[in-house]
Amino acid sequence: MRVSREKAAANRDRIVDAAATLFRAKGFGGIGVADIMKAAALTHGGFYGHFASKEDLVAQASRRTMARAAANWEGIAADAPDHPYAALLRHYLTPRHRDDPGRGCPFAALGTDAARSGKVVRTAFAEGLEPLIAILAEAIAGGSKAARRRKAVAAMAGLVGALTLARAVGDGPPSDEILDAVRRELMAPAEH
Amino acid sequence: MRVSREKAAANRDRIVDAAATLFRAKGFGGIGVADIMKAAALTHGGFYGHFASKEDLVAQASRRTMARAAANWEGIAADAPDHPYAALLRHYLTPRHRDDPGRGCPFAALGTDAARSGKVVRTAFAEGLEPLIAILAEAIAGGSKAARRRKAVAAMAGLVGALTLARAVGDGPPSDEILDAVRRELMAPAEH
DNA sequence: ACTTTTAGATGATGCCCATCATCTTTCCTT
DNA sequence: AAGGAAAGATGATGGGCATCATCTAAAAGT
Repeated sequence: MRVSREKAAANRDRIVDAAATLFRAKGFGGIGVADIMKAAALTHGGFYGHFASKEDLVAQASRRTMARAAANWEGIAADAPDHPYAALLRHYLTPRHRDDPGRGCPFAALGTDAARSGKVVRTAFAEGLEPLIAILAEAIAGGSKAARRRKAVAAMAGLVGALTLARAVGDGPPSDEILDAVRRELMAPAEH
Repeated sequence: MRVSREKAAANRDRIVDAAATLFRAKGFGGIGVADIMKAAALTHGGFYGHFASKEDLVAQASRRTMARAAANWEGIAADAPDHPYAALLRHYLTPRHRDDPGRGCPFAALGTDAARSGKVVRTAFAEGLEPLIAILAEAIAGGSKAARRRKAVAAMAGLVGALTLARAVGDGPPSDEILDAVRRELMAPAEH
């Protein structure tokens, strides 16, 4: 059956949204086109009317996830104007974030998958990383612009690595220790 | 055809070695049993005489990779007795390491895959992480034991995150910047 | 209103994969 | 020396997957 232009666009949107969640939860290879379509309340047949290939969807979903993450970070920083850096770290390094990859940071959930993907996907990740680093650099107090950027890059790596390690070892005390340790260490220089 | 006990054990060893490399290069789901067996110069049929399942091999290969990494780190630290921490960082954060995941750190290559795996695999990763952190903590100069451990955990996260990000964005200048920034920032506290 | 277009459904197709049954050949034990 | 045991090869099996061809019915355009 056919559907209005707006409805079709909304359907495409739902597909990308479902994919954005499911990819983060299960990996690019861990979820199939049919399941993504089912999550968007459609059947698998219409997929190739919307996307050229699965990789196309992967790239689009990655871009959207990254844009959402940046918007989210902006909001968190704006909500804590006097300590945006600490607010970002606290928000990122939580058991809640660790235990819900489907709604979390795309780099922590899909970083290694992206590394094994084609250039389109890696470009999406590269372009999505830049704003996050910029937000972090903005949130960091003191120092030259270059120093703040360097600190932002290192903080980003620390955040992604912390979540990756915490998830790899599962939940429980050893996993919580990682989140705490990285938060405290990333904060430490700010206290000097 | 049958083969001597020693030869069979050697074959099993080669399977685990091949798997350790191929898994890191392509992910747990990115390589099949048949290809692993072929890389070990065998046919796929004998696989289930050696392993209960693919996940069983995943766990064994993960354990071996982790043990090798720890041994490697010990060696690097021992070779630079007066600056073991710097030596470890320098060794880890290289384009060479970034561009050859099959021979590199299992956490950077398989961290997110491990997070999506069963408990056996996550336990292997949890137990493999501990020695690496201990080596880092040992290599860090100054501070209380607790502070050194905390710094070690944060450094480990920074290393894994740096490689994850660097690989996700591909090679080239932006990727190199990540490696440099994290190295400099992780070294910085040592200069105080 | 009638025709054309097109979104989505149904249902192949062909490939890859994990797992297993069976067979062969050689080792190990007695 | 002989028979049992076991390692590895060969070759299914069954499921999942991406992709596509075809069909349908409703929306857009005239």
